[in-house]
Amino acid sequence: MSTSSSRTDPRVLRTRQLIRDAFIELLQEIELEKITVNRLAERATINRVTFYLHYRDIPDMLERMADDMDHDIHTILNDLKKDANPDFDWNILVKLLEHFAEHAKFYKVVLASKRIAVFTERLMVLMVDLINDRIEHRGASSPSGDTSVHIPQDIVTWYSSSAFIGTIVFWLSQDMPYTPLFLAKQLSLLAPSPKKP
Amino acid sequence: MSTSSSRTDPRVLRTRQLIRDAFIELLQEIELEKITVNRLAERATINRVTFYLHYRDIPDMLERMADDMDHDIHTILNDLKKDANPDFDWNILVKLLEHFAEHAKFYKVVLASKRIAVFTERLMVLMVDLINDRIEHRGASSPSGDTSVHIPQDIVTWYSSSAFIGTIVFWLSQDMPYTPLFLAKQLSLLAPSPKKP
DNA sequence: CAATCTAAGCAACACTTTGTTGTATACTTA
DNA sequence: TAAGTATACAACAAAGTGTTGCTTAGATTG
Repeated sequence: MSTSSSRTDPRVLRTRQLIRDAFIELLQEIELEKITVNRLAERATINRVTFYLHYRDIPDMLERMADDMDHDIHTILNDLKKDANPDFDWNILVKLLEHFAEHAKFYKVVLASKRIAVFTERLMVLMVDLINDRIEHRGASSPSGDTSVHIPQDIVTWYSSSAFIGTIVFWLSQDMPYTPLFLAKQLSLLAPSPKKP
Repeated sequence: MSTSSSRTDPRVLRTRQLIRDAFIELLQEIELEKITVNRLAERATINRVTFYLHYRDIPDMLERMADDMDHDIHTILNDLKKDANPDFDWNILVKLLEHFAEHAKFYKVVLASKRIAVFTERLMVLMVDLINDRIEHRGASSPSGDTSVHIPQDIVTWYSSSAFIGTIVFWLSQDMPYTPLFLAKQLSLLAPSPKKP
């Protein structure tokens, strides 16, 4: 996980990592609402004032962590795009699932267990964009086999985005009972690629 | 919305309604984390101590409100079941969407705008049960047209439940641009009924 | 109606949490 | 080594929490 970038004072990185680790630890033990700056600083073995040097408050900290998530995922997507990938959709899914699996401890608490809204919201924006892009590039959608009825595009996008993210959340909450590759295949089957006209 | 049952002191009902209304009002103005018992009592024009007569704390209040939601929806489902409905799936969807529309002001903040985890979780449990029941009663699913591949049942359930709830949430967040009847039809098209073997 | 019951208001309490400030220390980098 | 800055520490006012004892006002029952 990125936790921010290059040429930063190592003390800053160390402190942010301590805060992040402490936060994930606490989330496994108590509810988000019970996590105070006090407790967080204590667990992270930093001074409470130091927390305020980095974040305005706990909601602000969550936003920053969501920024990191956004950044990580965009990096993955951009890497795939610049390969001019022949099997685009398929690969994106596998790479995304592998990313979630790699950082499962983090995603499990913020997405699956505690369902912190900001993370789901960010993911939803990402997924909606992804699906709309795909539809643009590959023509009109006909998601349910060949039933050539017209379903408003926004509904199809809402439906698929929620389905994908929800499935990933369930998968994480159950400690990933399927491999990323297998789950990606099932998701592809459930939401077939739009067919070219 | 039920806000609890029969033979209760009208003062209790009045107070709970005041708290509920104040809560929805505040949610439209500020973030959930900023809603304190202080502010809530002030807005509800009740004494702060009175709040503690009804709820342990704010998370507890949310749980109780989620209980009410559960109760309301179960009532709707039970009413439909005892009619021995010939067009089961279809009608359930319409009735559910009508319920959300009727209490849109409430659902919009707790589900769509603030995404308070406990409400989504409860809804998800309801929806998973609903879908699993349907599958039991009507045989093996083949959700994506006729692709006769075997997708693990739990994945199909995860996928469909998330898709339904997510679509409803989007629909609410956009102030219901489609009628319940229309949206129910689109949802039925997207997730075709399982076919009898 | 009157008597009883109890919800809600009020004041006060010790305690925790929050943000902030000023100063000192320790680490980092040029 | 010297300058810059992140962190520690102590202290503060302000706000919020959860609880108690007492009083007031509304509801219910005989």
